[in-house]
Amino acid sequence: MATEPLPESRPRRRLSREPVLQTAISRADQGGLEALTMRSLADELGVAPMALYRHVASKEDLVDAMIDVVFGEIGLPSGGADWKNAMRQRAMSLRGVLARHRWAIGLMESRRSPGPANLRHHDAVIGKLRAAGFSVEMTAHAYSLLDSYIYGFALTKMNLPFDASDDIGAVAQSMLEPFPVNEYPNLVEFLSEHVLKPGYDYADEFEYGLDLVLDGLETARGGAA
Amino acid sequence: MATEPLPESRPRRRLSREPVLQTAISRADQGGLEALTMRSLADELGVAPMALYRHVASKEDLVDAMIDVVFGEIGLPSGGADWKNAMRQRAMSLRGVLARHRWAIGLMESRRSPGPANLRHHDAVIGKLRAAGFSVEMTAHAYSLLDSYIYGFALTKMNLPFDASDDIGAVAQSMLEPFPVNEYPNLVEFLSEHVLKPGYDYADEFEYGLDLVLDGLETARGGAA
DNA sequence: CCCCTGTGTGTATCACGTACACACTACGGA
DNA sequence: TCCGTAGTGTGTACGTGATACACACAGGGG
Repeated sequence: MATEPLPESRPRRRLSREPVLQTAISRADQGGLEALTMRSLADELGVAPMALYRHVASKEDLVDAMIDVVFGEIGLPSGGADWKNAMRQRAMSLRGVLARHRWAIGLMESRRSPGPANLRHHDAVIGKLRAAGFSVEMTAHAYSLLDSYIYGFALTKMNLPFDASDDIGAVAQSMLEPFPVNEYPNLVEFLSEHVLKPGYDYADEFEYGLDLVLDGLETARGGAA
Repeated sequence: MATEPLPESRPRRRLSREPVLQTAISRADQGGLEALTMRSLADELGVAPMALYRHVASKEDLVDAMIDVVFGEIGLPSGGADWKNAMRQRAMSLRGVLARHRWAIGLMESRRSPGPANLRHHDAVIGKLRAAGFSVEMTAHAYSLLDSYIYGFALTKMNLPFDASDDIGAVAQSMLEPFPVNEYPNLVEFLSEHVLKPGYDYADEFEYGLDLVLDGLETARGGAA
C-alpha cells in the first residue's frame, strides 16, 4: 500500500509574504539586486517561480516592500535627546543600515509608493527638528543636507570597487595600470600617502563629515531659529 | 540598368565607437538606463544588434565608456581661483552634469575600470586642494565630504519620484492616500508649509548645503592646516 | 584584379519576468 | 462524513534582453 506513490513529488511547501521578503533581502544583501531573480528566489524557497506571485504583485512590488523593511530598521530619533544627538544617532543608524543593504541605497528615496515605515521615519525626523525649534525652512535645510550627506557617503564609499576584504593596493594598481606612470601624480600621492596607509578605513571619514555638518547646522540655526 | 537590384536591402550603415556612445548616452538621458537596450540602440543607429559588438565589448563596457564621457563633462577646478571658489564651481558643474545624466549617479564611483577622464578629474581636484595647503588628511576629509554631499544630493533630490514638471501636490497626496489622515502630522505640515508652497524648488537647497559645507571646511582647515 | 581583413547580418541560445490555465488542499457547512 | 469553494502552488509558454557563432560583404593593398 504505497499511500504516497510519489513521496519525492514536492510536499507543496507553504509560503507567505514574510519569508519571501526576508529571503529576498538576504539574497540582495549577499549578491546585490542583480542576484535577486524571481527564479532563484523561488528556488531558494523551494517553490515554483510563479508561486511568488501569490504573495507579491510583481518584482517591483517586492522591491518596494523590501525597501520598507529596510526603512523599518533605521532607528527613529529618540525623544529624549537633544536634536544634535538625536540626528547623530539617526545618521549612524542609517549608515549602518545602508551598509548592510547596499542594494537599497539608490532606491530608498525614489519609490513612488513609500510604505508606512518610510513615511513614519520621515515624520519622526521632521517632528524632532521642529520640536527642537527649527523653523520649517531650517528643517528643510537640515534634513536635505543630512540625508544628502548620509546617502552620498553610502553611495560613494560603500560602492567603491573594493571593500575591506580586498587588497586595496592591488585594486588601485590595476586601476592605474593602463595609463602612463606619472600621468596622475596627485592621485598617486594621495593613494600612497593616505589610502594605502595601514590604518586606513574609509568608513572613518563618515563621522568627521557628519560632525562638521551638525556643527554647521547648529551655528546656522542660531541665526535663523 | 538597375545598378542596385535591392536598393532597400540595407545600405550597410557604417558605424564607429563615437556615435554608439553618444546615442547611448542620449537614450539613457531620456529614458534612464533601463531604456538602453542593445537592441533599441542598434535600431536607432540603423544597424543589427550584433554590429554594436564590433565597437564595444559588452554592455558593461559600453556603460563604462559612457561614464567616462560624463566625467569628461565635469569642469575641472580652475587654476586661478582660490580653493573655495574652485570647489564651489566644480560642485555646481558636477551637480549640473548629474542632473543631465541621472542614470550615471549610482555608477560614477563604482566602476572597476575607471577611464582617463575619471582619473584626471580626481587628480585635478586633489591637486587643487593640496596646492591650497590642505594636508593629505584634510584633503581626504574635504573630498569625501564634498563628493558625498554632491552625489547624495543628486541621488536623493533628483531621484525623487517627481520632478519639476509633475504636480507635486498630486504626487504627495497619492503617497499619503493609503494611510489614515493625521497619521503623519509632521510630514503633512512640512509638505503643506514648505514643499507645496509656490516658489519651492528642491534644487535651491543645493547651494545652501554646499556653502555650509565649504564654510565648515574653511574653519576646520584653519585649525588643521 | 583578387584576396584579406575588418565590420555588419542572421540565427540561435539562454536567462528573465510573468500571463494563463490547471491542480491541489484545507476548511466550513450540510 | 463528505463535498464545494477559495486560496495557493505548478507547468507551460511567451516576449524581451544579452550575446555567441558562422557567414556575407566591401574596400584597400598586393
